Order: sequence, then structure tokens, then C-alpha cells
Amino acid sequence: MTRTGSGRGHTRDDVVRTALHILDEYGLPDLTMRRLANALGVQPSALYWHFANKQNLLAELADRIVARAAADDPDSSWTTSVRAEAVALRDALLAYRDGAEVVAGTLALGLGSTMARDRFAAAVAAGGFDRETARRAAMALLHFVLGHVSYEQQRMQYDSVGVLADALPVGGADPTAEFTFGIDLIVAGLDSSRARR
Amino acid sequence: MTRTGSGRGHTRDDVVRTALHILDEYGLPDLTMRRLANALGVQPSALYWHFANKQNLLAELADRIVARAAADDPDSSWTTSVRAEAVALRDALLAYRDGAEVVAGTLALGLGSTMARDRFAAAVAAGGFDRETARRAAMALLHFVLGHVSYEQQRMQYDSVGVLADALPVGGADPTAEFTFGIDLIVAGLDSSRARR
DNA sequence: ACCTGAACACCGTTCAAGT
DNA sequence: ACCTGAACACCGTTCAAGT
Repeated sequence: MTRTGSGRGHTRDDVVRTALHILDEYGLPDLTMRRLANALGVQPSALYWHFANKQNLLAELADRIVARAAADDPDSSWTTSVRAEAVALRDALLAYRDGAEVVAGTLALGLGSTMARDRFAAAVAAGGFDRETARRAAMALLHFVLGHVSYEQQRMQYDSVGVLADALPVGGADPTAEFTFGIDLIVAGLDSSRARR
Repeated sequence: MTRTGSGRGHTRDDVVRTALHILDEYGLPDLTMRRLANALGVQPSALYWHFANKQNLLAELADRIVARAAADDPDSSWTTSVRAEAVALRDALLAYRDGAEVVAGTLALGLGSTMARDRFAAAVAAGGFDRETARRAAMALLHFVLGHVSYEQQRMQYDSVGVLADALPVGGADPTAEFTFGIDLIVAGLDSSRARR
């Protein structure tokens, strides 16, 4: 599967694309180096020519997943553009099975997905906030988005396997509404801190 | 290690306490069933008499970690009590290595840590919000806290091993200030939605 | 430039059987 | 009530060597 380029062997890009395919089809727990090697028709050890370790591969996946997020609604108020950024990121994460967990898992390493934070920071900064405030707000938004979507995706998976704790219809039935609610809370918080200046 | 009760063998409680000790000492990746069995002087298979699987064990750990969070500042405004709840939860998560990840990982299952959400919901509800709003706000708070502290703890671990991406002093140097900032944002957002009614 | 073969040091879980 | 022994079906990673 996925042989590109003119040379004989696989490209780093081949590996990444096959990995993304496995991720989306079978989920993060099934994305093992051995399974990936198998899908490429190659020995597991071959993967270590392309990537130093699994963590680095996952960081690359995280970058590609986040890169798909495109909000771009210029000439709109900073609040609607922050909201648009959040929705676009959520959509990008939802586009791949376990997308949020992959991104969340590599965030702390500083390897993948600096992009998401930067986009949030830029959108907030357009509201006239200083750089430090924009950075902190971006992190808060990011933590909420990653937390929410991870939760959302874990639940999808769990109740497709039917393992959800019995007495728990507790979670609201409308994830999108809950997501919007959370984002609006943070945006409103920012806006009120702006008014107070 | 840790033998309690009158009978011959280990208690479920012994297992949990030993697991918590390994978690705190060596971190989540090193908390394996085999290592845990070893610490108890028992075969790995013996653990499956006490717990159906590892996931259930982790859920129990999550419950214990969260249970330590005690805010209890009665007769204070709902905003300060939400803040106190958040700080107490963060402290509880920080009390064990990888505490946030353990709790975050079992949250979606509905097994462990319903307690954290309920405490937040109660604190918010004291502000006179309807139940649905309180629930959603509680989830937003929870996602932020878990995301923030997971990030915080991952970074501690990573740069103790010296694997942090080189060009990345990007993260602010004061985690507590960033945490407070995020919580204040959400609380302010809630407060402004209250004023608008 | 890209991969094989073989090994090392691990995982979680099941299940019959023991005391 | 609590555990053993043995097995099953896996992991990520290293490293010399091959083409």
C-alpha cells in the first residue's frame, strides 16, 4: 500500500499516510509499529530508518491532522474568528479516529501541533490583547478543545463496543452544543476582561 | 509490601495502594500489571481475581486521586468557591505523578471520577444557574483542568528526561498563574452570562 | 537509500488447577 | 478466598548485515 516517488523503497510520506489510514480505520491502540510495517509490506525495523521512534511518528501525524484545520473568515470580529478557529480545529480532530488523543499526546513534547496554539493566539491577539494574555488564552482554548474532543471520541469508541458504565446517560446528548457552550464561555470571559480595561 | 486485613491473601485495597505507590514513584507507563504483581509478591494472573482488567484498576485509582480534593470553603460567593474547587482538584492531581492522565483516561468510561464533575456542578449551581448550564460549565472546567495539569505533568516528566524540543521555552514559566488565568476566564464567562439574564 | 533477520526485554489476559 | 503455572498473542527498539 502507498508506494510513491521514483525510487525503490518507501518514502517517509508513504509511512505517514499509511499510519494515518490505520489510525482512522482501527484507532490509536491498533496503530502499532508492527501493524504499520505489515501494511507497508516491510519489517518493523525498517520503520526506524524513517523515524527515530514511535513518538516522532505520532508527532508528524498530529501535525498533519491539525494542518487540515482551516478557518479563514477574514474581516470578522475577533470573537467570531476565535469561535471559527475552535470549530475548525474540532472538525479537523474529528476527521480522524482518536485524532484528539494523538494531538494531545504530542502537545507537551513541543514537537507536533504548535500550529493550533498559534492560530488561537493570533485570533485572540486581533482583539487587542497583549501577547502574554493571547498566549494564555490560546492555551486555555486548546486545553478545552482537546479535552472535549478526546472525551467525545473516547465515548464514541466505548459505546460502539458497549462498555459504557450502565447508569450513565449523564452526558448531554448534543456534543456540538456542549462544545459551543464551552468556547463561548471562554470567549465571553476574555471579552469581559477587555471591557474592564 | 502492603498486607492488610486478617485473612491470608491480599485485599483489593492492598492492590490499589500498591498501585498508587508505583504510579507516584515511577509514573503511568511503568505501572504494569506484571510490575504491580511483582511488588505484591504475587503472579500477574492473581491480580485478575481482584480486578476484571487494568482499566477497572485505573478507574479505582482515579477515584482515590480525585477524592483527595477538598475545597470546602462554605459561606463564600459561588465564584470563589468554583475557583477553590478548581485549585483543590489541581492540587489533588498534582499529588500523584501522572495523576491527571489517569483521571482523564477514565473520565469517558463513566467509571471513575464522576465526583470531580459533580463538585464543579454544585459550585456553579450555587450561582443560580439551571442544571443543564451547571453541568456544561462543570464539563468545561473539568476539561480545562485535566488538559492543563496533564500538560503540566507531561512537561515535568519530559524535561526531567531532557527530551523537550530544543527551541521551546515557549510555554510560560508559571503554571499556577496560567492555570488561574484559565479558570478566571471561564468563571468570568459564566458571570457575564448571568448578568445578561 | 532503504531494508532484512534475529534478537532483547517486555506487555495484558485467560484458564485450569491448586490450597 | 486467593493464588500458581503455563500459555497465547502480542509490544517497541536495536543492530549488524545485506543490496
